[in-house]
Amino acid sequence: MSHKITIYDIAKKLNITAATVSRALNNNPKISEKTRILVNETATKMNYKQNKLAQALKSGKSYNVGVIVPRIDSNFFASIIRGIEEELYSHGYHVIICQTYNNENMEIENINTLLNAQVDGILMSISNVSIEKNASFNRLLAKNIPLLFFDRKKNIEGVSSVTVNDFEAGYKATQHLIEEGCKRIAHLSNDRLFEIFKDRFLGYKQALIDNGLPFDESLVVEIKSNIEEGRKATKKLFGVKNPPDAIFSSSDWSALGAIQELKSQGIKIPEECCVVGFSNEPFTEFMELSITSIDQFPLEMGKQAAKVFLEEVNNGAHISTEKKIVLTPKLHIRKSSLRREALKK
Amino acid sequence: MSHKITIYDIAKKLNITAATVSRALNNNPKISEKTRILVNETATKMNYKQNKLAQALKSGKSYNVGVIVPRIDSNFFASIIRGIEEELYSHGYHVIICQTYNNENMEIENINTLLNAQVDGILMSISNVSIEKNASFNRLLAKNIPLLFFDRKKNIEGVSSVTVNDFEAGYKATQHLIEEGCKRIAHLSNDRLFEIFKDRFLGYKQALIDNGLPFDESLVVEIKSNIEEGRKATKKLFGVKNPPDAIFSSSDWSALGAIQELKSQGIKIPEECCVVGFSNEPFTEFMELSITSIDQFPLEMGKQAAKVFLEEVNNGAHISTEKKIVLTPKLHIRKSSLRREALKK
DNA sequence: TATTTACTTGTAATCGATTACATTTATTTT
DNA sequence: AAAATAAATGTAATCGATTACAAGTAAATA
Repeated sequence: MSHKITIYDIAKKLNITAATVSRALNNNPKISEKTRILVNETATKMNYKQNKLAQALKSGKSYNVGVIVPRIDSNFFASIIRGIEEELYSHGYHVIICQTYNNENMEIENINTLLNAQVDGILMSISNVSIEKNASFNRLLAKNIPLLFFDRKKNIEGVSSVTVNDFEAGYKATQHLIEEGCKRIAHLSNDRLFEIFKDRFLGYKQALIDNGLPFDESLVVEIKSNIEEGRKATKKLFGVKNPPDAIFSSSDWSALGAIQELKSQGIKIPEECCVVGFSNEPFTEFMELSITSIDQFPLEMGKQAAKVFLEEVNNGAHISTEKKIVLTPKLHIRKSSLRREALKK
Repeated sequence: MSHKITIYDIAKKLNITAATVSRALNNNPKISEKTRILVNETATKMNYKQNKLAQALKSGKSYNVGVIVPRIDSNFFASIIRGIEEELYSHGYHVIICQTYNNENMEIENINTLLNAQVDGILMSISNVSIEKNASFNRLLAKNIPLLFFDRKKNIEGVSSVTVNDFEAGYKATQHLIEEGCKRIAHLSNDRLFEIFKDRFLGYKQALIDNGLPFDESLVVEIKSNIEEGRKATKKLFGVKNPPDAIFSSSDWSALGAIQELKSQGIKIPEECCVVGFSNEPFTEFMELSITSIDQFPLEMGKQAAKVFLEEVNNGAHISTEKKIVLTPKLHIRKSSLRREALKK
């Protein structure tokens, strides 16, 4: 192992003290121009690299932030992470990504490990609705370490969040389906203890009411956001005498499952049943039967979250600066819901 | 900010020294049973958490490993990362994920930042074929910090790697297409300075030769691995009088682009043209026209990489233990290449 | 009882960088 | 030239945990 160069090595070589070297490297105005240049040149020559650990220990800042997401293998979360990274990069921060795989215990473990790793903040999308009752979570709050929610948030005093207007998204999607002539719109939801799923549902319901359509609880199904459950739920929905003529899904994956099931039953999309998904995953666009979906602008979401984090970390106390940023969703209309156009032909 | 509990706080409360506390917490056999239990109980009661930064500074180990990948929003890399995490988790290591977005400079920057962050090792899939000539890379090697390649590797003395047998994969895919009756098989490659793409190409070529088919250089195209380039390349390939009857793509994304182009030209898949992709991304399976693809077992790849890292980090010197682990790829045969079956109907 | 041996615990240095405070040197001001 | 001020550098403590070495205490042996 080649000896690691420290400020002491530089000091020895220049016959000065480590304190002077440290100050020179940090552009402390107390140091003379001459010394500063000399130290910096010598440091470069000796290939000196600052030991971040030592610096972190001294300053109490690790310049690491933890990001907790259910999983990274979706375009949605990957894009959020990219947004966070892009924004934090120039400020010297690193991102430690943790995945919960939707496991509630993993979430708690992740928070603990991140805290032990002395992260300067945690940006997360919750996987566990009951987390605020948890000890780890309280520890996090008590430490006054900036905490921030994106997408899947909880309403906790003093905790900022960046989300998309899920109510509006649900409303827009449903309104669009109604305009396409659909009268019995089913909704594939997910655990509505999560705000995002509750709000999408409420937007859906409100759009029905505003358009004078009846709200039928039996058309709302709570499932996990994956292909398989989307299939099964669709099968059930179409197993009764009065099936829906549209499906608004809270997830692109279950929307895909729905489409697979509809096709296997020979039900024509969008003529006999329209489908709208959620999140605008790339595949919704590239499928032969492209899928209408809601864009949540994940890149922007990540950037905004990072910006709020930077504000909070610089302000010190985040309690006083609770921010709730809400982005406006956009509906990308594609083949799976263009009913009128398809019926013309 | 609530005061952080340190071993000094515990020591003060118990009227002993920090050294004793440290030893007790680390189960040092020199400490009496009584003291050890007392210290541990007090630590729990006071909600003491070890400061990883201090420990890292002292021990020279950060218990962080850096993972550098082109990007995380593909199932392939996300699964590798999951494999790495699963394996390292129980050993107390954390993963810092860095993305290069296929930018060569980002790769160098990532290496530098990870080194500055004092990571204990770097596991990476290269984005830059000429990286070994780079200063950062040499610094990494000189420091004797475990370095490991997965998937996209370089042959560097003393550096272990975990890859899939890309030659075999290319061979299998091509052999399959030949068995399905294809005679003019095109190959969508990528920069063949990367071993993976060169090997896939060589496997493809060898299969042609072994089956007595002519190798036609004009049927091999080097493109980036995305939908758009797959489309364009396919358009070109079918713009001549003697078009191919199959496309073996080094990427699922360009395979998808190829399929889109073929469909838009009204060319029947697989009857008139078969398509085989690479990486077994989830969408290859769930498309209505499911895509034949190569499984590289990314989860296993990640696990193996992590295991080798653990070995190297425990051995200290990794120079002597260069390992080259090569996994066997598996071809998942799906509709896009089942030509014989389709022709029967 | 005196002495050796075995346990326990304490003292102080260390990892590398930062910084309040002290000291020295150079420059102005009177 | 003496005194006051400014500028540059040094000294030493600090962040929190670990550990070689020293030292103390209790148990075992002579």
